[in-house]
Amino acid sequence: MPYGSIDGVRSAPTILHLDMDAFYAAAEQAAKPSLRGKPVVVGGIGTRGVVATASYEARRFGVHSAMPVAQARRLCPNAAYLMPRFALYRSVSEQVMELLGRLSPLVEPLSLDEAFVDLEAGGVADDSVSARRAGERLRVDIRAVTGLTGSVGLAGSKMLAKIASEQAKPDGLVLIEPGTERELLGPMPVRILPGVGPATGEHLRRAGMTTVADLAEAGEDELVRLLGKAHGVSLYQMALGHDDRPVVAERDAKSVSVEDTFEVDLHDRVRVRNEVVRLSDRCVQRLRAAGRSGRTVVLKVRRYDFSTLTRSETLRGPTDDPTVVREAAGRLLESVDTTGGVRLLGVGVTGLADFTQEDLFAQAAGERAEAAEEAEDSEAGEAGKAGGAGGGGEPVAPVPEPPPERRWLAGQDVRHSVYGAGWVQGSGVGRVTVRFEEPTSPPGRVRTFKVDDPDLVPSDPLPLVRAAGDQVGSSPASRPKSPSEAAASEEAASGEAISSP
DNA sequence: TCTGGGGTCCTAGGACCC
DNA sequence: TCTGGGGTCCTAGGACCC
Repeated sequence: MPYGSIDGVRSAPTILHLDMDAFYAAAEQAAKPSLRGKPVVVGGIGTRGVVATASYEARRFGVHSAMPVAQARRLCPNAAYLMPRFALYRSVSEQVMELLGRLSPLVEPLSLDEAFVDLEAGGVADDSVSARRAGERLRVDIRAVTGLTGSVGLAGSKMLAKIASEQAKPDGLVLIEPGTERELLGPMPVRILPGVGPATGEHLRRAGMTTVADLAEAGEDELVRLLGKAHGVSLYQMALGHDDRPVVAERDAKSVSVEDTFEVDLHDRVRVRNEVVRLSDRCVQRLRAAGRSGRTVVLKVRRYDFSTLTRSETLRGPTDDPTVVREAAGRLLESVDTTGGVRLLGVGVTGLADFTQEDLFAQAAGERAEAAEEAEDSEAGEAGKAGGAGGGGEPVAPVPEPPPERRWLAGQDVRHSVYGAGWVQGSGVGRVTVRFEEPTSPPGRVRTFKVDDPDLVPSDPLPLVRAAGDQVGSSPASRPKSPSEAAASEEAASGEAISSP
C-alpha cells in the first residue's frame, strides 16, 4: 500500500481537481470585449441545438448546459448566442494542461476544461499546507497565462477533489481535510456522487434515499439489490467516502464515432444512405488521424420520435479502410426501419487496435467477398433492392459534398481588409453584422456588410492574452502570427466548408 | 421545453466451445 | 436419454459524464 493511504483516502489532500469556470463562455468573453459582464450562451446554432456552456450572467436567467437553445432564447433573449469554436478552446486547454504538467507527471484530463493532478506523485505537496499553496499558485498562473479563471478542489481522493472544486466555483479553492469527509458528505444529496444521474437518483428517491448518509445507512447489500453489482458496490464505497482510484495519465481511446442531428428529419431513403456514407468517411478520417484501426462498426439511428437504436457488426480483423466501414454501415442500415423519419445518424468504430499498415486492399476485397456471399446466401430476391451505399459487391460511388455555401455563423472570427479583426454578431437577409474588436482592444463598433463582400474573410482566433514573457505560449492561439502565417491560415479556414447537415 | 456530440462503463441474452 | 456449468465473444440497450 502506498504510504499515507488509509481506508481508500489519502492522509493528505494531494489530489487536485481543476475545473475551468464556464469555460467556453468565458473564453468567448475574453475574446470579445463587448461581451464581458454580459450573458453569453455557447451552443448548437441550429433550431435543434442545445446549450454547451452559459456564462454566469446567463445562468441567472435559468439558462444551463444541455438546455435546448430555443428554450434558452425564451428565458434570456438578450444573451449573445454563439457557435462553439473548439480550435480556440483546445489551444487554451493546452496552455492549462501545460501548467498542470509542471505540477506532476500524473495529469488525467477529463475534458478540455477539467483534469485531475496527483500532487504527491509530482513531489510538489505532501500535506494540507503545501497542497493549498500549489493550488493557489496554479490558479494565479492560469489567470496570468490564459486570462481565465479556474476552480480548484483538493482532497485525499478523486471523488472528494471533484466535489471540492464544484463547491469552490466560481473562481475559488476548497480543500477537504482528510478525516472530515464522512460528516461533510452525509447531508449532501445523492446526486453529488459521480455516477448518480437522473435515473439512479429517482430510483434511490423511490427507495426513500435522498442523502449520502441514507446510502451509507442502507448498506452494500441493499444498494446492490437496487442498482446491480458494479453500481451498488461502488456507490456504497463512495457514500463512505472511500475512493482509491488512482490518477491515470494517459488512456487510449476505445472508440471513435461521429454523428449528425439534422435540422429536419430525413425521409428519403437515398439521402439517408448518402449520409451514412459521409459519416463513415468522417469517422475513418478521425480513426486514421488517431493512428488507429477498429474491428466493430456501429450504426446509430435516432428516429423522428427520439427512439434510438444501434446496430453493430464485428469484422474479421481491424480496419481503417473507408470502403470497408462504408459497406458495413450500409449493411447495418438495411436492417433498420426508417419510416416516419430520421432525426440523427451516427457511425462509430470500436474494438480499436493500434494501426498497422497492413494489406488494406486484400482486407477490403475480403470483406466485400464476404458480404456478397452473405447476400447470396440469404435472400436472392433482396439483391436488386440493395442499391447505393449499402449494396453488395459494387464499388461505392463517392458522395459529393454539398455546395460550399458560405454561411456566416454567430461568434465566428473574421478579418476585413479595411477595418481589421472582428467577429460575426449576426447575419440574415443577405447581410452580415460584424463587431470590430480583439481580445486586447476596448469594446468595438458594429458594421454591416453584404454577405458576399469580398473584403470580408474568415480568420483564426487571436491570443486571449497579450504575449508577455511568452514562456508558456507555444500553442497557436497564444502566439502572435507572422503576416504570412495569418494569410495561410485564412486560406485554410475559408477553404473548409462549414459542416451543416 | 422538445431534447448535441463525443465518449465510458455495465448488463443481459444467446452462440459457441470445452 | 436427459442434462451440466463455465468462459468468451457478440449484440443491443441504457445510464452517465462533460
